[in-house]
Amino acid sequence: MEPNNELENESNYTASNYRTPDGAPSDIVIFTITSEEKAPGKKTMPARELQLLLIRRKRWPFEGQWALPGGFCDEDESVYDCAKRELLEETGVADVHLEYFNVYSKPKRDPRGWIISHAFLALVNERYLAGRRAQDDAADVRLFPVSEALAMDLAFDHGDIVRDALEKVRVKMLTTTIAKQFLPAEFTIGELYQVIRTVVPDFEEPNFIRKMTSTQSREGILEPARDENGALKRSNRYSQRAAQLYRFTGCEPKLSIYG
Amino acid sequence: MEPNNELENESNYTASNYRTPDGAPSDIVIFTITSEEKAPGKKTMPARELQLLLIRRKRWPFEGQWALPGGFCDEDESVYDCAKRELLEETGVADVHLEYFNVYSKPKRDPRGWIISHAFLALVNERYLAGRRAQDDAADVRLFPVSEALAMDLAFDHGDIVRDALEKVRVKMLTTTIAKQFLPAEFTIGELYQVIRTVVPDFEEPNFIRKMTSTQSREGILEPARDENGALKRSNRYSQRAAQLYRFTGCEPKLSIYG
DNA sequence: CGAATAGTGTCTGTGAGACAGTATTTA
DNA sequence: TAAATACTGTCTCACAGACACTATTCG
Repeated sequence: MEPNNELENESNYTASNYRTPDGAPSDIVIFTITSEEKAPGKKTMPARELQLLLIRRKRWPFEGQWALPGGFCDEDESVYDCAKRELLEETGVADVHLEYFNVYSKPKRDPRGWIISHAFLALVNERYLAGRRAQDDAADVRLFPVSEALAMDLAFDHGDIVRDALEKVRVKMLTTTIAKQFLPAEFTIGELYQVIRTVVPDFEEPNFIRKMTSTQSREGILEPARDENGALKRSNRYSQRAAQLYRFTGCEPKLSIYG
Repeated sequence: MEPNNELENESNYTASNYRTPDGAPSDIVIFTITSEEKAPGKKTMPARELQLLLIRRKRWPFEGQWALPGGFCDEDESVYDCAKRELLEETGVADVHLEYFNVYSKPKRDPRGWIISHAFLALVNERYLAGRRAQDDAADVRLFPVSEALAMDLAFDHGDIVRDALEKVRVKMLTTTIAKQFLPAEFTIGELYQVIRTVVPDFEEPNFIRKMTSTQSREGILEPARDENGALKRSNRYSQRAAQLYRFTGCEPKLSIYG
């Protein structure tokens, strides 16, 4: 358990003679779903796309290459707090879904030395990134469609991190209610379906409405939205015929392969 | 992204003036299921219990207290390789299920300094720990029932780590086929049920046999064991009436809350 | 009217769940 | 023969899946 015998007791604990890490950054894969009106002015469902935020490095190593936002951890903060701080600094947003998912510690992964990186994924509703988008292509901070990001040659092992993050968010999209991160508090079944499909293109459920609305089959994940008088709330922001609005109930189902 | 401006380019990269971590250990929560014959000589199902392995610390800090096995990572290995190495050193076993699950980085969690710990969980079949058990209570390495371990005052934040690991292994027990780590290659439905219940006491399925054997309902997670001639294999090691043996097929089901 | 989205009617099959009953071997 | 484990028969109900059909509003 001990790195050396110098650490045998408190009195002779000075500094380790052993090699210690040169840094422990938190890196963040920030996902968002952009939506764009296909036919402006017409009531039609928007085109949605899963995007992630990258920054262009200003310094050695990998100067000029795109990388994940992130930064080094301080002694007086946890890696989670570090990620939260960096997220605020990079994107100006707080109070978004932020979740640790893996550590990257392969030797020589960083030419600056022995650096162990902690990877987080953040799910940010596009409305929080509104200001950011204006800068667009010219800037050193920019959103990329995931398909595009996967094909890029990113700094460090950030390509691996992005792939792992994508895999993770796809699994969680189907097994938890994180879809809510990309939706308003009240939404239609059609919107929910579109969001799921944006993240997990393989997810195909004809009759999705039927399944989500049939009695207690979905174990009460969703509930119809109602106004103060208890009347059902409907919306026609994306459709001709008004659609029932739903909200997540807050209960997370427990999944099992055995029953 | 940079900790300081000293790192601006390769030529003037020497050593950081900034504080860097004092160590990055891997700690391992080693679970096993012990089984003990209730009535020796009688053909009856054994009593099973979920246990985990702890070591008693020989040095400051937390001298004399029980802690998770683990050790400091070297620069030329990943945290996973470090965990694997420590697992071999502590228990003498290799080729067991070993899985990273979380990082612990709360400031001041370790009185020796700024130490970020990477926690793994290992699932070890009790037959691999056979030698270890002989030493038993007197030794500095010993198995504890999880209920007992949870009530102990462990070194560092290892109590938190154990709780998180238990939560994790319970979820995975129901959503993946890791039950196979605690079972022989061929087993009866009764054994499988017992193993699941040992890890997740809340799991109650009267009619478990029915569910697991009814047509393709379990999507082919299990298949009946057959000998060279294709005849079904049965066992009566734990029962009077011989029971059908099964094996995991290797296919992991994909779960979804949406359909 | 046609396009676009939202839903419903209806049928078929199959699994979940309950629970009592039967089967096989051992002490 | 009683105990212990391993199944099986049978019934009911609900949902999954398919797919065509209706509903509502916009341009």
